[in-house]
Amino acid sequence: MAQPTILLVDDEKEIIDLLEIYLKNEGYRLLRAGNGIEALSVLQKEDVDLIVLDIMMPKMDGIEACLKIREQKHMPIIMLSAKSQDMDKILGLSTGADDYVTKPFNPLELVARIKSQLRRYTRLNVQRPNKENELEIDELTINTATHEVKLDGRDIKLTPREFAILELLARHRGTVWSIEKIYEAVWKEAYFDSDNTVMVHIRKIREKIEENPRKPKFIKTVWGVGYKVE
Amino acid sequence: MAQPTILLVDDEKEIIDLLEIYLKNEGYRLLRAGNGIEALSVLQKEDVDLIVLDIMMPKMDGIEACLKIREQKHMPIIMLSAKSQDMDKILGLSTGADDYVTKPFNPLELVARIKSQLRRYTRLNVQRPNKENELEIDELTINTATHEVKLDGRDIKLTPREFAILELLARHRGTVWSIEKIYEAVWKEAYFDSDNTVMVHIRKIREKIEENPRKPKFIKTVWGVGYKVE
DNA sequence: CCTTTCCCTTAAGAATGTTTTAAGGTTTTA
DNA sequence: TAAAACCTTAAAACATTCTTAAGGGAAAGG
Repeated sequence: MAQPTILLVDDEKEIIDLLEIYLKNEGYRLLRAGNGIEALSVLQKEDVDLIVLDIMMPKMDGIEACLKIREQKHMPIIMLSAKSQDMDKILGLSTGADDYVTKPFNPLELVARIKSQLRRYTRLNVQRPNKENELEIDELTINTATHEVKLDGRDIKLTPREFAILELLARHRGTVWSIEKIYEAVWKEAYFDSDNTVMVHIRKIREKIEENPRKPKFIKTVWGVGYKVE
Repeated sequence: MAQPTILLVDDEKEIIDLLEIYLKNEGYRLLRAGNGIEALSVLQKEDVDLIVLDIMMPKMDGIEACLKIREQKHMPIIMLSAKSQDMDKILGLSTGADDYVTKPFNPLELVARIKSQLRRYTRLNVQRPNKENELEIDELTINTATHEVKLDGRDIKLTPREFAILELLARHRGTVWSIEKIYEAVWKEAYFDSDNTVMVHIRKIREKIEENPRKPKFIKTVWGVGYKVE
């Protein structure tokens, strides 16, 4: 990441202008958007490394925008907000924001947070997605647009559910997903206990992508917690 | 923060000596450094709550030091300076100092500023209980999101109960937890005496994270009371 | 519209990992 | 030096995860 790209999303021009001064100074490339819809369209076209998102925006609310972004891409999101109550909401609803700063804020504090998030993400994502819609995990390539999965260049055929689970875990590399969370994210319905369908799917995926399903390299189980892709 | 720790950074010994008298009197724990490089090395080792930093120092300039500190850690910085022009610099764009005082200064004024900064920061920190979900204790890192524990970068595998106990103690650094309290917090049920299961778990954790479980560095035994992480 | 194929779910036993129990040992305190 | 508090160990009990196979259902193909 020679020159990381940061997308600033805020409807108040003054705030973006102020941040631009500080961030340009740090050598970042900057993109701007006035609302969530604009932000999403910028993300379609550009390769962005981190997003600073204001929670109070017209058209699409910041929280909603955050969720949409999280669905598509894996990158650090730092939220801005005037009210500290909003922050409870962010934390409570678990929107997927990685950090937040309350207004009025010290621009340098935000710069520090940005640096810290970028450090953290490069550490987690040693191999970052090179193309839009592609997730790479070592020699495994997941194309979210074409639903193709390749291992060492060879085609792997996954069923829709299998693909959805793998994509979910790959998008959020490093975080552990419980069986319940996986079920709800993929099936989009409430999970009832004592149902090992997720487990069976995990097993099927492992059969297809792991050399030795008993010693999985891609999908690891975290005992008593869930599964993750490192 | 029972006894906040303050790091004084100045190349003029007399000034530090003077400040020490006033600040000790207020019940602060004091650390000193003669320049920015020293200051950074102290920060590596010690848990510091606030820094008083002179802008005119040999080796590493105060402003530079301030930026470096900001990169690494998040704590209040109060700058000292002889020249009022320096202050324009500090305020203008810069360093992320939270407050400043020009020399010659009234020590009592500095004390007041320190108090005010500590108040402000503890308030901010309450709102942000676990930034990034990471707890750090020296070279031990506990990530509550990924359920990962790292010691010197190496992965440590803890079982769910072990993790819960360590997290509990690490979250409340310095406070002693009785076996009964630990049991109730982790198991979420009433504790019946004459049951050494918590003890066995503590032992297992120590086996995994301590160099010498008999001389534990992280989880200390407080005789007749319980356990704590310092 | 019927057949075939593929996908999803269920269930039960096996394998693996974790927690508790209990007995004996060690350290600290008085 | 005795009593109390804490530590250690290993095996039994318990839980979770894995694996397999079979049946039902949906989509694709004739």
